[in-house]
Amino acid sequence: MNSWPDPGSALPLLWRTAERPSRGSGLTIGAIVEAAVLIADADGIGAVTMRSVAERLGVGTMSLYTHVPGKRELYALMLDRVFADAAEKPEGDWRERCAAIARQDRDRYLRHPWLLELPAARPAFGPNVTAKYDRDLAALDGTGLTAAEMNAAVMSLTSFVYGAARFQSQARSDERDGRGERRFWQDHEPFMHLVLDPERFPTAHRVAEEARNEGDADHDSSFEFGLERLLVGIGDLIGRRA
Amino acid sequence: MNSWPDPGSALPLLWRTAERPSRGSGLTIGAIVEAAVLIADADGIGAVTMRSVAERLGVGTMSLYTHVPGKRELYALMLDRVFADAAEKPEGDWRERCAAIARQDRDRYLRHPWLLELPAARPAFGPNVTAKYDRDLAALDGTGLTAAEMNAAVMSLTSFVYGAARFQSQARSDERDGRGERRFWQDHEPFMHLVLDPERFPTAHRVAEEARNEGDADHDSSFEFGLERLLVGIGDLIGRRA
DNA sequence: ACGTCGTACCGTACAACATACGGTAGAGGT
DNA sequence: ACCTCTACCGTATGTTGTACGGTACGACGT
Repeated sequence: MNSWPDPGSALPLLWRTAERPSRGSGLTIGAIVEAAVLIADADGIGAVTMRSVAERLGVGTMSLYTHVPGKRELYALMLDRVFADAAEKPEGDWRERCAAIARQDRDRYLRHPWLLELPAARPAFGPNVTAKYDRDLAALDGTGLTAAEMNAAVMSLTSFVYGAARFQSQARSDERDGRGERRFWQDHEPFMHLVLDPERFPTAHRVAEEARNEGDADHDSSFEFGLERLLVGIGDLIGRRA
Repeated sequence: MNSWPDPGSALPLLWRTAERPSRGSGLTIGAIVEAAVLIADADGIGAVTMRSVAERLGVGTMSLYTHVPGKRELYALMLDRVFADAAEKPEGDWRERCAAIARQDRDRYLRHPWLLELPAARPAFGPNVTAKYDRDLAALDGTGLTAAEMNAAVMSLTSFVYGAARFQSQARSDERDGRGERRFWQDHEPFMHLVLDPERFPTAHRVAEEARNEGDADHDSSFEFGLERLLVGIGDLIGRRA
């Protein structure tokens, strides 16, 4: 259940080349996808069931299947839909462009955390996904990198952003559900003599002590730290090409 | 359903401070976790059901609940179990240590792809998870970074590795299921005039052309590319501290 | 205006899931 | 020999995606 549908079944829907007409109910692909996205934003991807989507549209469950072959195709449509915000190209030099894209991607993941539950790689090239891919590559255009290097650099940034967003998003939803940092350490209390054993785990013990005094870095600054390091590393390669 | 159990319910199991005795069936926490891991390795996390685990152990489904409060706790136990390979510390300078850890983490994700479906952040500090955290920090010890910087650097590497592994793992399982690269582009064929439209998506069009001639970079070299860039970036910071 | 047909829409049914609940039988203590 | 505790399990419930077989409505030919 955790893979994309065949592009063959998703692409005609993504590009709307096989849209079925609506009769009296106003049911269209667009309406179904919109309802699904709203539900997912509000209550998570787990709340997106064929029943819940149909109910929100005031329609029988099985009616959805007239317009969408199944749930996987609905997921593919939802993904392409929320990438609509990646239309216009960012300004500045390659570094600013990459940073802007990374931050926008991170923000999109935080706005639609269910994106992180979907398969990560190779979604079908719908209109908005294609536009985003084009924009990502354009950010590195004119740097003297080869096509393969551009692809690898985009992939590296994408991987980092994906991972970082996943950690931050989970922390955020944990916090919302009362399973936050405080609760986490409270529950650990009876086991801290095992976890912070200075014999067994000396570095963790010491760093935990020091971090307690320094104050913890939050996810935002941790993201900026990693993004900065990665861009410095890519800049090093670009500099060596010139 | 997609969150960790309360650490309060997982920790006694993780540290085996509340193990129930087995009667005639040989049922223990360890046996249950081992069976679950084997099923997940073979057929994915989706195949790990209370029924399938019980069946593999020759035991009634509900008997598992004597030893494990629920499925979430089982997930937490599975995670800690496969981190047992992170015991010994890697050799070399900080750079080699970090690279070795990153590669080992990536390999673990590829060996146990279901790890990527579990929540990413803040698993309960079981014995092996704690050991891994200690080892990660130790890799950056003696570099002159502050505790907060060490944490951020570990987090950055972890995020990148997690994301990269997620992409690579999905590509691998897609390939295994006959949904590989070849099939992907075959299915796209009827839509390539839309996807590679040089008017709408000029950079994607050009890079796709060039990459066709250069040959595609695989996931392994893409991983090494990103790891190298990230380590160069971290090295830049360390150099500035000295 | 009327008959006919394609299909948008939907009610019911089924298999798979986690797990609540209430037993049962067998091991260990006295 | 008897009692008690609990490891083990059968059954039942609510939820999921979706297969299957209708039904009734919009459009079109005459």
